[in-house]
Parts: sequence; C-alpha cells; structure tokens
Amino acid sequence: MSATTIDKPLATRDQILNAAEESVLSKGFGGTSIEELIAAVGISKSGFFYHFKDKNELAKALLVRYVATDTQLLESVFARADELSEDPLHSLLIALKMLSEIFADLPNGHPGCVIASVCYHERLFSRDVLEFSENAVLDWRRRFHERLERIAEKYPPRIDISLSDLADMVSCVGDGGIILSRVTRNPQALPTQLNLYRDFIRLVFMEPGGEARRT
Amino acid sequence: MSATTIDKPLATRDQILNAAEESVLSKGFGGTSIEELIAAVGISKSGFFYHFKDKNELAKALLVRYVATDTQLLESVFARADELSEDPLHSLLIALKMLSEIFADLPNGHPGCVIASVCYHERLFSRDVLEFSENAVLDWRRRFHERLERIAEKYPPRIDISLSDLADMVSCVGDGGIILSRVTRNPQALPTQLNLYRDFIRLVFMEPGGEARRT
DNA sequence: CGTCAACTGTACCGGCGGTGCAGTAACGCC
DNA sequence: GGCGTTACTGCACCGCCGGTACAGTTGACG
Repeated sequence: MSATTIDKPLATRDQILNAAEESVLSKGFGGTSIEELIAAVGISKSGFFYHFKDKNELAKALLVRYVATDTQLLESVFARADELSEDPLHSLLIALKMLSEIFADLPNGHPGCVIASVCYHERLFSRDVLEFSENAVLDWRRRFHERLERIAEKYPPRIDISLSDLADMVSCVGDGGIILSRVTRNPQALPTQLNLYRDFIRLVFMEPGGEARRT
Repeated sequence: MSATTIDKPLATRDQILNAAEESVLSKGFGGTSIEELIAAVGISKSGFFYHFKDKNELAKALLVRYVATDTQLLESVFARADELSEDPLHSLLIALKMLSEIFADLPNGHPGCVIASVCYHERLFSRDVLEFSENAVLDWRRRFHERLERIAEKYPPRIDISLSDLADMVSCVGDGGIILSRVTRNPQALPTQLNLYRDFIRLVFMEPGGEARRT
C-alpha cells in the first residue's frame, strides 16, 4: 500500500516539477506553458490543476524542491569534508573541491539555478516566494560564515576582509558561474570559477607558498 | 526641424526599449506583454510592430543596446584608470574600484543584467541572439585577460592561476553579485562583491602587507 | 460496499502574440 | 508643389494559453 499510494501520486507531481524545471530554466517562467507540461507528463489539464492551483503555486513548489536538494547537497558535502579533516580551513577547502568536482562531472553542466531564475521574474511571484528564495541565500551565507569564523580564529586573515561578504561570495560565484557556463556554452566554467574562489580562500588564510599559518 | 525629427522617432523606439528592459528584467521575457509596453509608451500595437517585427527582434535590440552601453562604460572606466596610473596593476585596481563605486551609487542598485536574463530564456531566442551575448562575455574576458597578461609580466602571480579564468571571474562576480543584490534586496551586495574580486587580484599579484613586488 | 485520492473530459472566458492591410500626418527633396 | 519616406493609427481577425467550473471515472483501502 504505502509503496503505491505514496509513490504514484508523488511520481506525477514530481514529473510535472521535472518538466517544469527543465522548461523554466531554459525558456523562463512565462515561456513555459502548462499545456506543454501536461503533454510531456501525459496528463490532462485538470490533472495539472489538481496538483497546483495556479502557476504561482508551481513556481513555489519548484523553488522549495530546488532549495531542499541544494541544502541536502551542501550538508552532505560538509559532513564528508568534516570526516576527512578536523581542521576548519582544510575541511572548507575539501568541501569546495568536492562541490567543484560534482559540478564538473555533470555531463551537460549545471542545469541552472531556480533562485536566479526566480530573481529575474520577481514581479511575477508573491511575497512569500521571494522571501523563501532570500532565506535560502541567507542560509548559505550563515553556513559558510560560521565556518569562516572558525577558520579565522585559527588562521588570522592576511587582509582586512568581511567574512560575511566572503561567505556571500560562494552564492555569487555559483550563480555567476552558472551564467558564465551557459552563455559561453562551457560546462567547466562553473567548477573552474568555484576553484578560483577556493584559491581566494587559500590566499586569504594561508601563506601563498604552501602551509597555512598557525596561531 | 532637426530637434523634433531626429529626436522623436528615436525617442519612441528608445522608450519602448526602456519600458521593455524594465519589464523583462523584473518579469522575464514571456511575462512581458507587448500590450503593456504600448500602454506605457502610449502608442498603438501597429506602432510597436513598425519598430520590431516580433518579440525576438525586441530581445535582440534590448541585448544590443545593453551590451553597447556596458562596453562604453567599461571603456571609459579603463581610459580614466589609465590616465590615473601607468602601472597595469594599479590601473586595473583603480578601474575595479570605479566600477564598484558606480554600482554603489545607483540609488536602486543595478537594474539587472540583460545577458543573464537572456541566458535564462535561451530556448526562446534565435541562434544569433545567443551568439551575440556569448561574444559580449568573451569580449569582457579578452579585455580583462589582456590587462592581466600585462600585469603578470611585471608582477609574477604568487599562485599558479589561469589569467583567462581570472578574467572571466569579473563577469561571474558581476552577474552573481547582481543576483545576490536582488535576492537579498541589498543594492550594496554587487559593489561589495566586486571589491572582494579586487582584493583577490591584489592577493594574486601583491604582497598581502602592502606594496606589489617588482621584477 | 462506501470513501477518498487522483485523476479525465468538456466547455468556456479573456488576454496576448502575431498578421494583414488600409489610411494618414509631417517632413525632406527635387 | 508634387512625391516618396518615415512613423505611425485603426481595425479585423487568428490561434494559443492561463484559468475556471464542474461533472464524471477509476482504483485502492478500510
């Protein structure tokens, strides 16, 4: 029972979300028609409106799902990095390397950031959708900021720098890297830019020559 | 006479582009209706189609105009920076500072990047539009790469780094910074991130303490 | 056997992108 | 002073799409 009743309904809803995400990221929200989604999934129009009362609900669901998987990815990467090193700096460097490799291994590159897409459609969505995406970015800032604080305690930064802004730079380079990848049709641009950010972190906290300074 | 005959026709086309840019950057391309544009400008639908044969032409015109002003801005900033310092590194640092200040002084923050918007609508546009936006990014890469090469001749980089990727990072941080600004509703995020990129450049080519190394 | 979730089918509305075409006011040129 | 060009207006029309409304169906669960 649980297998069918839980799986099947979720499967349809998820199929809609899959089709919608692919379309929204490549044609924009307004360019994505409900008719094409139901054609792709093989359901009726009424079936679509059974799952989402309107397009705004679809956008919200898209965003929620994207942020959830994104957060999960970050958490698992951080957890693994913490397993590999107790040192906060090396753990972060490992995590950034892993993120970079994950994106480098995607055959067609990163499919696009739903948050970025939403931000270029802001006037279409309700307040709560925008706040949700704002909180997702602030959550990334918080997670990285926390780690940078721990790093700075052990390795005093070699320049005067705001750790909060440095934390934001991950989202910044991530979203910028995705755009760079897409525009230049080079999937490796995103991982490459993440590696540059990693180099920046190394330069901020470590001697350029090799080992980090200890306090 | 010349004032009216030259100004008015250009004014109408530009008014359409102004209204379209504002709308496209906040509602997406598909979310921007031709009807709302003609209402904003005060012309008829036929008037619109006199200027642009379809929405794709509008997108192309939007992109071309955006890239032109963007390029002009970069050129004037570089020219001014070169006036203020003959040293390639300091000239670039001045240019980055000026760019950052220009964006910091925009009262409502950067209105959004048309190239980023186009890239999140790629499947809507024809090949030439996408190639145009690709070339615009490659042009920025070329301009910055050139300057970084000149810098590296004089100041050997303190880490092993690709100057071409470092050049790309400007576009990356720029587009990412715009998204960060919009999502967090903090116009200062973009200039702040550009300053971080500037700090990165300093760390790559200069001693953290103060003066750059000389060869 | 009844209930509920997860749909289908049908009919309809209004907005929008886009086409086609006829008309026109103002200007620039010979 | 007529002639073409530029920059439009006005109108009629098409088909797609988002969205609403609502009645009916199918299959699993209890």
